[in-house]
Amino acid sequence: MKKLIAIDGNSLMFRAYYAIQTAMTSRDGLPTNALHGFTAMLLKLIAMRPDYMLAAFDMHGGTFRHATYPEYKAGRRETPEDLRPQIPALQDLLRRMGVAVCECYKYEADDILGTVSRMAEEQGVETLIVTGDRDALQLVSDRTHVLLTKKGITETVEFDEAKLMEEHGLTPARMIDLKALMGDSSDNIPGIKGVGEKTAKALLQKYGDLEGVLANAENEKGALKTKLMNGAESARMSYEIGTICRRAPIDLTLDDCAFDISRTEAALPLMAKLGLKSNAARLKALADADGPGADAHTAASAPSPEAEAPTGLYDGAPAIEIKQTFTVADRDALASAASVIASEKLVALHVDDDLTVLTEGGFYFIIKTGGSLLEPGLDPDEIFTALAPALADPAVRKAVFDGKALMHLLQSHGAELRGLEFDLTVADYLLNALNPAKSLTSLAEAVGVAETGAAAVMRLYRILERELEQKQMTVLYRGVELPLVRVLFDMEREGFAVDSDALRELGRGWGARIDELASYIHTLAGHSFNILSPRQLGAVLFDELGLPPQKKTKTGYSTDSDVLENLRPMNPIVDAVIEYRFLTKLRSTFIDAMLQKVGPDGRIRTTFNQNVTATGRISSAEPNLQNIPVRTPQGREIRKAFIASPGCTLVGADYSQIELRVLAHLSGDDALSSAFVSGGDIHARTASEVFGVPIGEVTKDMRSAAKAVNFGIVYGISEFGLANQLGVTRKTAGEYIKKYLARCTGVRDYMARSVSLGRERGYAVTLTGRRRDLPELKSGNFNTRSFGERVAMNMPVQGSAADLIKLAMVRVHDALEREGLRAKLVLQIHDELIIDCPECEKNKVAELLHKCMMGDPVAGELPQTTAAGEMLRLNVPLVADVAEGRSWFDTK
DNA sequence: CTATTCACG
DNA sequence: ACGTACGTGAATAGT
Repeated sequence: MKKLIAIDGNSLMFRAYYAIQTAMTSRDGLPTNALHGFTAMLLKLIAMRPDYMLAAFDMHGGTFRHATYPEYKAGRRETPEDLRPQIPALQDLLRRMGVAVCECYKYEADDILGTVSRMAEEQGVETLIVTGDRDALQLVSDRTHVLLTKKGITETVEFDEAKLMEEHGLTPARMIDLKALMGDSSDNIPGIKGVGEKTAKALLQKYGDLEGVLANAENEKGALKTKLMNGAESARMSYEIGTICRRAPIDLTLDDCAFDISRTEAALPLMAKLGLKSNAARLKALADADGPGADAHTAASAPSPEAEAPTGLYDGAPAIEIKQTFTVADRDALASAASVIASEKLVALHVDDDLTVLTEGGFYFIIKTGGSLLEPGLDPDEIFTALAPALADPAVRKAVFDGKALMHLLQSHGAELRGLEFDLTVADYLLNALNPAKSLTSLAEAVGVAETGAAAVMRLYRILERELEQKQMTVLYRGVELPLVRVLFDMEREGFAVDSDALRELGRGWGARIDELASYIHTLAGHSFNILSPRQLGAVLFDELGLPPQKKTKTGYSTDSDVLENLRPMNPIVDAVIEYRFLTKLRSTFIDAMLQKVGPDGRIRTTFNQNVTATGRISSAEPNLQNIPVRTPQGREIRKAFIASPGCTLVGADYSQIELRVLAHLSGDDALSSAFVSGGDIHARTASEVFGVPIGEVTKDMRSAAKAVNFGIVYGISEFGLANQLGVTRKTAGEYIKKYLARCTGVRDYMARSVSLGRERGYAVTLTGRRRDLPELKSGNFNTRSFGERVAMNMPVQGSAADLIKLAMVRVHDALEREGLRAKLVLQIHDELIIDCPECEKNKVAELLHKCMMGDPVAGELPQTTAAGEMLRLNVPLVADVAEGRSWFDTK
């Protein structure tokens, strides 16, 4: 089938412009930053070998949409001065390349794309629409896909109908209804005020389409009902405006868009003149490779055995020798590849456009996937089904780039990955926590490996494995980090059950209060404004009401909670603002956003990142389940919506004062250690030491000051930080620290030792040998250097605590599996673990969890687990408190 | 995309 | 002389 690539020229230029903000000009002074970005993207598209190519542009002057809605796109910013002249230059360049350029009076680029893709569909031609504008998603069909640019233009995502369903739960046509309901601020399309993305999606799921939603407005309750009734007209208008026209009056046929790569040569002189030399060279290479009889792009993607390894830091790991390469593009070849792979002891595998597999014996399989509309190949389901036995066999060891991602991918095709021998992302993270590689390509480049795909994986495996050994991190890697990949995958897959109704109910209650506060604030201010805008709020508080500014930010007055707290007694508006911010924060972040993430099975799934933090902690994202409120009573209510599965209960346990205990261990400080040995309230004990009073006479204020000191000690204390936190003078804070360190000389010495060791070695290190580089210690800048010193003190503490709980997770996970228990680990929050546990197992699981966290022996553990446990044995007692209940609220 | 703010350990 | 506590992620406004 023939292929058309249709580009939204304005959208891509805009994105390229913002993505590349370095000043660049051609010889005659024309800015070229956007042209650089655009042509780079264009090359990628040309490499897909389209039969037709078109770039659509907006035309100046109003559009037909302004006739119905004069406010359309009102308030949109001007095209920046230095972008404007680049557009005609680009159009000129495109024409010379033989890419059709199209503008249409009164219509927008979107409408041209809609029209051309319709024409293509009617003529049996496939279309790939390339744009940064999500509106184009309404055009998706079985023959038309949308390639959406992300992060400027560096990343792209291809949307087909399935992907759209997965991402938004909607068919392409319903994307218009979605926008009609929620509106779009950048186009100034109103939608229905107060209906956001999640409400709109929920309504569409329920009632089918916009008219269904409007017809059923009566069935909704309360505020939503009113909004829907009053907003119907606005929504219908938005629908009309938001619909892309597929019959724009363009005087251009599909044949006019015919594209011939050999004719792009005509554009080379202009490209040179514009200073796009390297892109010109790449274009020429691309066109030459496409010459008669050449099959260069297949050959180019295969690894070249003769390519000599560049001399890198790592020698001794020889280049990978490939005995034979097989391109697998049909069922028979796939079946024989699968049988070879299943009989191997070790394979490296990698998935990007194609799946590549390298066996230890030197057989290299390039398995062509049919993932993209423009690249034919085998169906992924078919590939993974054929390989499933080998993939699931733990005796066939696998070296991969990103094990957890691969497990998810395989799972979505009904396969499973067992026998993870090596995960490059995790190894790279241990070797270089501050700057872990984002892709196999970037890792290969950083290490100086010339191979691609699975061959690169195999080579990097050997190199990084040796590097871990040299840096004495094998136990950490084999005993903790590598097995943790599976643990985190299982947790992500399992998800956490959520009571959506309870969450919605909570949001409704807060909504009423939020509205009340807003009108009160606007009344006191004398006019309406956006309370959540620091700039507008600053203007009201400090310019109009004359309150005294406390702090400044780069852009104006600071209005953060410290500032508002100080202003509190001066004007009743401040209290209302504080509460307004608090409640809107809770609602938008923890109710609205969370509800959107609840899956069809009523469970919410996070992604645990194993390679982002500098200290070794895990992080959680999309959604972040490690920052669900707990410190305020209202916020804590949210935890009531995080519940156990049917027939289950939540068993949770958290370490008590883990970081201070780690500090006691690392420093060997007598006072701190004996405080933990004898038990009791550590902050009160600290207060008694620092203030020199008997423990019974410690006041609340003394205790909270001591608590802040303890935190400060863990963070790498400074007078200023402590003073700021406590609201006392620098001098007073200094006194506290002095007293503390005079009492705890072990801690004092530890701090000094950490910094000097950090300077000597260039890195800080945890109990398991995890490292963090400390380049800041060499800085000539006082602030930077001081930061480095605090990091040198803090990292071993925070990082060793991370080591401890990570090992506990591996131990619990494996023990549950070994014992055949159905309980599942579902969440980790730095010092806390949550298990979703069948009622009948809860006693056993609670005991197991406790043992694993405490480092107590558990039967049947692997030697590498035990070895890691040895490194993490503290000489102060660990305490983990276990609790159980129906919801997360109850596990405290 | 950056800045500000604020949720957690 | 300099001016932050350590580690994260997300929502919102505004460029």
